[in-house]
Amino acid sequence: MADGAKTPDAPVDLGALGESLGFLLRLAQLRAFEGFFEAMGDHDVRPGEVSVLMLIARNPGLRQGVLARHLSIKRAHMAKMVAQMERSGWIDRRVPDDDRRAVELSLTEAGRKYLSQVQPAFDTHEADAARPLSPQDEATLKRLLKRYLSLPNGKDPT
Amino acid sequence: MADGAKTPDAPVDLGALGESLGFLLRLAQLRAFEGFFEAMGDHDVRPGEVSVLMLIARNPGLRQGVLARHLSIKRAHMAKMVAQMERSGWIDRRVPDDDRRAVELSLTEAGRKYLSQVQPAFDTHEADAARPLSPQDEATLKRLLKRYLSLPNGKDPT
DNA sequence: CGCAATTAGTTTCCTAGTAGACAAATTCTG
DNA sequence: CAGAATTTGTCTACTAGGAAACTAATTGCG
Repeated sequence: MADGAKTPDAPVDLGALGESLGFLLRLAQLRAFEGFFEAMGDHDVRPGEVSVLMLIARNPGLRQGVLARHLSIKRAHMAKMVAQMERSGWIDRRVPDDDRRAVELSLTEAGRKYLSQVQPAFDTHEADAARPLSPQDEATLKRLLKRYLSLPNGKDPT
Repeated sequence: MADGAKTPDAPVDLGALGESLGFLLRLAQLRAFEGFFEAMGDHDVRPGEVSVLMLIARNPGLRQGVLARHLSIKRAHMAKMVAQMERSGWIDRRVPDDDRRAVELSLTEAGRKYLSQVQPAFDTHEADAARPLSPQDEATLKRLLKRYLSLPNGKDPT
């Protein structure tokens, strides 16, 4: 019953791995996603879906490829996600007249409603996603990650 | 929203996503792995394999499950990786007498040689893995990631 | 001791994600 | 304009990774 899963842990020497940025980032991402699923438990939703919904909500008419590029999701995968989410009735696909190769995405009414149900849980999760870190450390970490990614840092979208 | 925010170069508003720790970590990890593959180009090797080789090299006789836990790789997946790497002749699996369920891992001579070929490329990669960041920023980022992960820091035990 | 519970690893089946070929629409070039 | 090159999204096939059931060995408890 005690699901603490206490494990006989011999000390393991990580060597240079323990200083590897890629390794640390991988562990950190796994940890963060763990927190996401824990916080979202009730809603059966994945991080990628939330990000897609949020971006379409903020940028109606966004093209699939542009969405994929900004989320670092491959086009092929985005096609599947979008097809699934259209089937779920959350998003609408429209082929614009000025470029009939493209697909412009927008949220359906159901999609907006669904997002509004999920968003609070997501926001709550975000609020303490960095739990072991102090607010200052959290801010510094995010700032450095954005710098590493060459993303604009400010919250002012001028 | 009849206005078209749909041009390929149009600025995309990330909204709260741009401040999401999980999202930033995911992008950062993808970026880091990109750098890994770029640096390793010649060697056909994956990050997980390098980490497994490095940990076994440092901790001969390490058990599969312990290895998996420290690398945050699921046991099922580790079983497959280890089977593959044994087939490649890099690692040796030994069932200890005191617990015949367990498997103790060690590098073969070929494994040591292979690692010694891969390690320099990995070290070079690590040396400028955080390229857009200053050395101070890189150190801070790693320190904060370790703190986030509740890992010992090695230099600055706060 | 004998039997239940636990642990280590494996196997099977499934989902997420990628690579690369592809088709259609558009743009570029002479 | 015709035809090449590029862009946009999709399709097929493949790999990585995970959940859960399973086997075998060990431990715990009467």
